[in-house]
Amino acid sequence: MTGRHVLVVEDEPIVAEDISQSLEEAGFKVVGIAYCSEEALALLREETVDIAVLDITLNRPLEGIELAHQIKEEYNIPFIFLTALSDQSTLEAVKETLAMGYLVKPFKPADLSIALEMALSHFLRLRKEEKTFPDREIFNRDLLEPISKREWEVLLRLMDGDGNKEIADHLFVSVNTVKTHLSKLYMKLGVDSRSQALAHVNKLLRE
Amino acid sequence: MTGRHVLVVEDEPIVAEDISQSLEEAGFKVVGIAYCSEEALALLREETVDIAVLDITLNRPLEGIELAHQIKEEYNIPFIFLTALSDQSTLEAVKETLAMGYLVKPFKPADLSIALEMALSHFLRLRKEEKTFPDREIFNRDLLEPISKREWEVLLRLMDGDGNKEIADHLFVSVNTVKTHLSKLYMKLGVDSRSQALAHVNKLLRE
DNA sequence: ACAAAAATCATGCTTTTGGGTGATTTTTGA
DNA sequence: TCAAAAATCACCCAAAAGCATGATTTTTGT
Repeated sequence: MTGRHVLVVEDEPIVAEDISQSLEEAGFKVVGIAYCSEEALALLREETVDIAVLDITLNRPLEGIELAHQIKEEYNIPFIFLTALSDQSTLEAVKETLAMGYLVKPFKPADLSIALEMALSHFLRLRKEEKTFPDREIFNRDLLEPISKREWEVLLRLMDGDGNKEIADHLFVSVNTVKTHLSKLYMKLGVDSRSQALAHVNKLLRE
Repeated sequence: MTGRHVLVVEDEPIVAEDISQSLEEAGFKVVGIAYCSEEALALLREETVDIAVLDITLNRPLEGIELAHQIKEEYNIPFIFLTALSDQSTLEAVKETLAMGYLVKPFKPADLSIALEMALSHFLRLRKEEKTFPDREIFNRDLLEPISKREWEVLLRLMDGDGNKEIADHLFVSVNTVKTHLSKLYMKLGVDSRSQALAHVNKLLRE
């Protein structure tokens, strides 16, 4: 957990400096300080950022919230909020951003670095659990013989519930070819029917 | 988010009282105060608890950490830590418990209630995303006509990749009966083949 | 108690799958 | 460039799945 890259977004230079310094002391690497949303987004484009620290009130009230939504959508990195506000409506807005943390000013330097570490820890755990994708490489790791490119395409359509005819049409090959690929697939997956193949891959995807 | 049931585990009576009072003021319902792990577990057995607030140092150092693991395993409710400790090794131990929050003493009452709200919010979101279940009730919510008990059993075996014959054997009915159930299932699910049914349910389970 | 819903089963027929075998053409990597 | 791997296709046959139709028995809810 050493040297994580942090982006600090805070419109008051003195506070920003203060935060950055304590973060550096705690072993984080501050890759940039942004004083408004635009600067933050610019830095995100240029730098590798692991986590962002956002002030809610920038030039406009709640500007930080909007920024958070953008970061969530475009970069999918975790962030925590720093703010003097702690009313219920702000809190609700914060929750909606799916923030990984929320610190109310004033706070101790230790609070901040701990909050960051917890946030990163949670976020990484979440990301690990997601693994939504069907990815051939990852798939192959569990198999004796690797699935070939074409076989993979067949498998993807299989997972959509397509029949052999449909698969053949989509891949511009004959039904016979599809059958051949399927036979090999079944062998490689260690199953012996379409249904078992589906059950098997869907189990893999869910565990 | 009103009146969530909180369990406070803190060995210093004065602090415990203090915490409880601020929680009540913030709109939470403190269902009990435990001064050690045993009392905490006893209260968990008897009361409905939505979230727990744990002191790390109870009678023994790190007793709170152990308690957290137990709570995680047996009750699967979220918890946050309160502590004076903030060294790296403690923090690592805390991370391992998958705690939803961590507050370093001294803290303001507002910090506590906010931490609780954030923790609950995160936890509920996580729980919602998990939905590991194949649960008929939840399943039926997305369908025009509900799946009957027997049809559900057939579906479960289908999802294991069983063939009609196997399903029939397991349910002690004839293959014809299985076919009938399957026909109805396909209709209710809005699909028209085994593969499509599998693709459909597995998509439901993953989203 | 009684009607509706669910569960059971059969029969006949068509379509889809899967297995086996063999062959030709591309692609790829060393 | 040359052998190995991958991709393509065909044909036949058996098994499984799906469709339609109709019928009987249980279960269930009011």
